[in-house]
Amino acid sequence: MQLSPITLDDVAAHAGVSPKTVSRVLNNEPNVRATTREAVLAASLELGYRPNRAARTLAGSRSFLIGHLHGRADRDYILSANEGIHAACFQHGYVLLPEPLLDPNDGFVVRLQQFLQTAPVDGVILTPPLTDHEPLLAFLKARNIPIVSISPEKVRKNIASVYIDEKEAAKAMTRHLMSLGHEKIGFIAGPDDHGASQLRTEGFLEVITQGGLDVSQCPQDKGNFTLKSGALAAERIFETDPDITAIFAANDAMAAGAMTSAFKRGLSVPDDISIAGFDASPLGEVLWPALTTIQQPVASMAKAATLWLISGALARTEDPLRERFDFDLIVRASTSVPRCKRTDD
Amino acid sequence: MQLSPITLDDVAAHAGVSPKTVSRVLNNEPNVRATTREAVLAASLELGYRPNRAARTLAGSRSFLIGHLHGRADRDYILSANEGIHAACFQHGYVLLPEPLLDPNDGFVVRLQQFLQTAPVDGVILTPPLTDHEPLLAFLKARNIPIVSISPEKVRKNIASVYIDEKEAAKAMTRHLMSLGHEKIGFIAGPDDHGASQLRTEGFLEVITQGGLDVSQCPQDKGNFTLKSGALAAERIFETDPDITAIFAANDAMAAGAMTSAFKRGLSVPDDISIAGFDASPLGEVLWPALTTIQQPVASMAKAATLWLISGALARTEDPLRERFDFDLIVRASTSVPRCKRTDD
DNA sequence: CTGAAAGCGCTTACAG
DNA sequence: CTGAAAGCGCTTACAG
Repeated sequence: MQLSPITLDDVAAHAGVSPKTVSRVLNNEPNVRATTREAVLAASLELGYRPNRAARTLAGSRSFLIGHLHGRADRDYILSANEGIHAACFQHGYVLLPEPLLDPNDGFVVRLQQFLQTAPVDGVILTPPLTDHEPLLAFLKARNIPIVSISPEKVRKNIASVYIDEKEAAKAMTRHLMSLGHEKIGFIAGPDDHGASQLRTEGFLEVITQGGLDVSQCPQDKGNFTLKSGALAAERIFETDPDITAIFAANDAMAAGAMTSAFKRGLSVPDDISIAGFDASPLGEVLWPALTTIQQPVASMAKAATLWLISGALARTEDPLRERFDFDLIVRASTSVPRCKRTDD
Repeated sequence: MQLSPITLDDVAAHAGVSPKTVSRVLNNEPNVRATTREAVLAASLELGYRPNRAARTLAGSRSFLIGHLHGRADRDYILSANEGIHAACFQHGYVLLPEPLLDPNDGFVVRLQQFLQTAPVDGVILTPPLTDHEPLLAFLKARNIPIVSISPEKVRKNIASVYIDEKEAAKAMTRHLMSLGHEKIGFIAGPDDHGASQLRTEGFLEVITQGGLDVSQCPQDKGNFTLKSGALAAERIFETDPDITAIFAANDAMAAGAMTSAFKRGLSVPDDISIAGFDASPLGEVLWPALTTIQQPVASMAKAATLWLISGALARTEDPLRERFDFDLIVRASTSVPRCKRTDD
């Protein structure tokens, strides 16, 4: 409804040039005299001109549509990515189309094909786990659709991506706990087949080793990223090493589980035991005490990725673009100086 | 990229009719002989024809775009709604455009205006809290944009909506607890200014009263839908009424808080105390024990709402459409027969 | 019940 | 550096 009534021809007439020249200015094409360009821009602004997307698409080869293909991931993660993509699109007259591809076995590619037919996107953003779905990548590559992956598990030489340094983040969290004075720190790792999970474990081990802690005093256990698995792992740790003063879990859900187990044993957090997570999930924010965690700037990463797509930067380079983003260590109430190191009691 | 190469003219030639006739069939217009219609459909199917959205939009008055305007709501709720809208759109060659309108004070309407300029949607789905944002509703009404609201807090005579019976749902949960044998049930209400919250309280009270329970044995407290507020309310309840055997919280976050408080008191769930929530949030699913709760079929509701928009059903009726959906009582591990009523121990 | 013509608002390919 | 013509793939308004 309510299409913008001002057309390119109106702008042309108002600026005293041909429609083609207006088109050139709008699309940042070369070969326009500076004064002409300014006149067109002024006329466009004055009339409040908004290009008609349907007309541009029909006449040209761009759709001004960006797809966000996502699987069955953390829903908060998906929405944060959408936010960043949307922001970039909004600025440039593009439109975000989120496309759920939930079941890889069930007509996955046929669905995508149908999607592309009604929505011929100019590029797609991929979030995990779709970032590592080989048939999907092959399909998109075959159709020459520009791709940017957010935090792919595996680095690929032919696909642009944005990411954070997972290992460095785990190291930062471990250092945070050590700086508080913790010397007996338990670690709950994630599943082995998860790329980031491994890096987090490596980061933890590296810091406690180099920091001179007694590794035998730092029990390690493992979960599968669920709250329950974290609770069970923490129970085992409390059983074998009742004197630990901190637990670092490789994601927030497991940290929440560890917190539950601590409560069940009558331990208070953080007075008796500090607990730290990873991911900055909304769960960690509502916990009480709120969870100390690592935050990935998902929205910023998604926005940057989308800007690559929109600007055509992707097409202009040979080797795929890659950009590392800084994580944030978010210190909340679940971690503190261990009781034995406290001066005030 | 990769536009469908088969055009309406191809179909017309293949079926031996004029392009206009193909257009009639595609748009379900009247005045086409049945045999002609079939021939066109057959040709269309055989050639694998897909109408070009940009061309239809440019020539006609529809954009085949459906907007989902959402505020700063539960992110899982937003994504569930997106799912349902997407499903309806996908079936009918429409496209879903989620549009976050997060800050009502910050250029809210200007943003919407800009959105509508680059994406002239054929209709919008509204989810809370936008369902009750008066300036927004007025703006949309003024532009004649079809609207369907999902679970608005207030019923409006001039806006179509889908909803569940909140009071009936609270009654079902209360009955569930009573049927297990609980007689001393605590209730944690939500904030007063929240329409649904009031109805849930009413439902609870109605059932315990009519069910013949001693209301003085059923302590009521109040929170603001956060985990922490639920934990604090539960603590107060445990303090004043240590012999209650169940707590029903008006949403899942507060129920999770109540569970935390139970753990801190050394109570086990559900052996010592049953805990029930409302909303079927993902949080309740990952809790351990998992939370008994009420589920609103958000995706189905959103899909039905979108179908109204797409089918034009909205435009064909005088009084706005309304449809009530059935909720689900999801019984999980957090509720059971109270210890005193158990036969097996 | 069916069709020929014009046009939606842009970009493409070409000419100058 | 600039422009006139044609056309993208549909629907509208009209004629028969």
